[in-house]
Amino acid sequence: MKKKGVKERIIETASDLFYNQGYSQTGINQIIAEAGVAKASMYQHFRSKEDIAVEYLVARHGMWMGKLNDCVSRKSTSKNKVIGCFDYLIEWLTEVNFRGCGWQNIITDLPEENHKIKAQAVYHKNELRKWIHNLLLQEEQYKEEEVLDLGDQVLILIEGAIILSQIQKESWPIESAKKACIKILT
Amino acid sequence: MKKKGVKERIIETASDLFYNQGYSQTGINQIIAEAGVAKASMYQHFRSKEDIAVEYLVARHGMWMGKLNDCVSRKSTSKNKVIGCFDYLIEWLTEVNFRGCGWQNIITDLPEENHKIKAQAVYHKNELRKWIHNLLLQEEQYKEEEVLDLGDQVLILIEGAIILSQIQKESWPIESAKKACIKILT
Amino acid sequence: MKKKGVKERIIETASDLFYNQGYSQTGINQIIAEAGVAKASMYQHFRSKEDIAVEYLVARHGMWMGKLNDCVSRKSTSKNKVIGCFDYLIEWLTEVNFRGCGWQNIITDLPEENHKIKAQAVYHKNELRKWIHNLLLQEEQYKEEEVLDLGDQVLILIEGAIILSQIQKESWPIESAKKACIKILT
Amino acid sequence: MKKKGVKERIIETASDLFYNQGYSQTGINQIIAEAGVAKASMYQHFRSKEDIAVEYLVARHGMWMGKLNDCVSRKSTSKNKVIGCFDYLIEWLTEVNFRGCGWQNIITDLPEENHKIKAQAVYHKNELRKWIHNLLLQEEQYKEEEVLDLGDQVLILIEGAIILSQIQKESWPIESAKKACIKILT
DNA sequence: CATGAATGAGGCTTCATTCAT
DNA sequence: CATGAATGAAGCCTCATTCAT
Repeated sequence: MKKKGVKERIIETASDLFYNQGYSQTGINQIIAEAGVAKASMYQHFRSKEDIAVEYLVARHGMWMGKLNDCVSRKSTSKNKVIGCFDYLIEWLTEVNFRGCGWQNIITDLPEENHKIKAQAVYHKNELRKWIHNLLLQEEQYKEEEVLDLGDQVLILIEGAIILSQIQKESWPIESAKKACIKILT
Repeated sequence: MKKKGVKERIIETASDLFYNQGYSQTGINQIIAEAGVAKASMYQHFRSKEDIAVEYLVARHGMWMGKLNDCVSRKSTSKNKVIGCFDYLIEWLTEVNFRGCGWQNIITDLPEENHKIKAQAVYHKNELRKWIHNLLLQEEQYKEEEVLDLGDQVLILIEGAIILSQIQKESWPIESAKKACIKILT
Repeated sequence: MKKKGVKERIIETASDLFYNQGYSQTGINQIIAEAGVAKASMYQHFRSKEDIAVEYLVARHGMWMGKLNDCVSRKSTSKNKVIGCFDYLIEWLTEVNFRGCGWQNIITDLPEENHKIKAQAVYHKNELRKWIHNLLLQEEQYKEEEVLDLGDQVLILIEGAIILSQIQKESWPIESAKKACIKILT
Repeated sequence: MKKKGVKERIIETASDLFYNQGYSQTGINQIIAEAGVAKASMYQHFRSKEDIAVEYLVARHGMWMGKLNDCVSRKSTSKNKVIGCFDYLIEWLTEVNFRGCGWQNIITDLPEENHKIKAQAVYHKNELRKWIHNLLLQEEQYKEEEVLDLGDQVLILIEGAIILSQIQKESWPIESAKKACIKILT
């Protein structure tokens, strides 16, 4: 059994803190303290706090999309997979006590300079968008030209459900979004 | 000609700064400097930075709802007023360069402690929710029991459109949300 | 008897440290520790470390020129006052163990950005230059057009004597410079 | 074609950086990065940063004295060679944009501990002093007992011209020093 | 009711050096 | 002989808040 590497420990600790207490609210001192790492060791692996955030978001993207895929894989049709997104949201957000979306949270109250972080958020949302479009494209029910529109509308419902459930600390926005999604995809 | 009161000046300055450069990114020193107020004078009127934020949100609520009302007042039917919300979003968010929603922005990257701020966000979104419900209730087209559902779905589209247009720095999410809204309200 | 002000204490402490152990070698932490002041208190009075250095140099300029004037005031003629500069150098540099010139020392190994500090060094040397020129102008022995030249040559001897005695930690360069000065002014 | 040795590369890189951006302003990380050397490899060759500085000064001494000799070799008499020093100063300092003397720069803002560096500065200045004395000894014009005095005075003019031109970022101090030198050597 | 001075805690980042491989 | 990871100490600066006047 080998001890986990420093870099790994930093990302894990930072991920936990960034997501759960916020990026601005998390200082490097806390990160290195909880990761059990010297400050300069941390800066050997990451040029800046922003760079840690980028790796946090990259790792989170893989994990999040993976879980989403797992969750909807049980569904029969592509259309049901898309609708199943909202089941995933319920599952996930309930578990994290409606802490919201890591990407939304980190960009909303961020100084202008952090371009790399903002780019990650855009990347993540674009990937999710493509993922939805691809699923809908497989449905013979929809004409190709309307798939883009439909997908975007679903994406907006997802985003709205996440942020509203975070504000309300309740799950009804996700249920509502699911209903709207079903209506839209009919 | 009377000089504006200290409290008033602080709220105005802080509102501008909190919204445009972020709550975490705005320090008390900048607020008092730009407001032309002594530090202890400020603490005479506000117990803490959070308290300033609360009053900022209260003031913003009045202004925001007012502008929303103004914008949709031109529309003929209640249904069209609801759909007109998205015209307001376009107008507003384009003007502020897709800076997003003041309430969303301030709560997403905030630690759990700031109860007063979070309460304001809940309050604002509930008022908006009620506003939408009231409009839909006036439409004979909808049964009373479905109005709640419809309203919530519209609210989610609004929230999603705001946050997604903020991430993308583009207006298409608002256009998409409007289309979805029209479909849902049919 | 009143306690000395914070700003005063900072300048005094910093002056001592900047001169005796070097600007780059002196950290803010040492300054505030020895001055017995909180870090933020220091930054209330000085925007940056460079600003402290500027005030140190300003204060030093007054003190240094004052002592120079005192020292040469005993001399009879203007010419002898100029030559007397080197007696001042001996007196002063012996006392400070040949620590050299505060202005020379601070600019030689300085990052490019510190414009305000560099400006102070230029200012000080220009004032000294004017001071020498004025003395020489009072001597009927010299034609007006040669005074500038003579003065500059004396200034160079002063600068050379200071830096060389600092390197050698000995006083002979000052004695040599004095001899050269006498020769030049003949 | 053989790759340059590690030690050689470090000295060359460090020399460039130490002289052009300052000793305190140059970190080991920058040195090894620009030299393309691993950190521990560097510490295999040099016990400390100070040791690198020493070898930088040693190398610089050879180069500097060489160029000085080259420059004055064109002059006819020994006396003219000495005066020619100031032509060298002009040539050199203009080229380096009045960056001053490597030895002066490194010792002025240095704490008392760095004995090895200070010793190198003393060594360099003594060698230059001897070099001047030797030249003057070859001139029959001067009595042996006055050569020491004359040489020291020239040395002081050189030092003063260098530091003053560095402060002023102008060449007139060197011109003035040359005039003084000519007068002194008459 | 208003003020500027003072503060402890913490912000992010870099330093020169050593260690295990 | 070479390497990258790891470190403790220190770098300069800003935070929200309180206190004495």
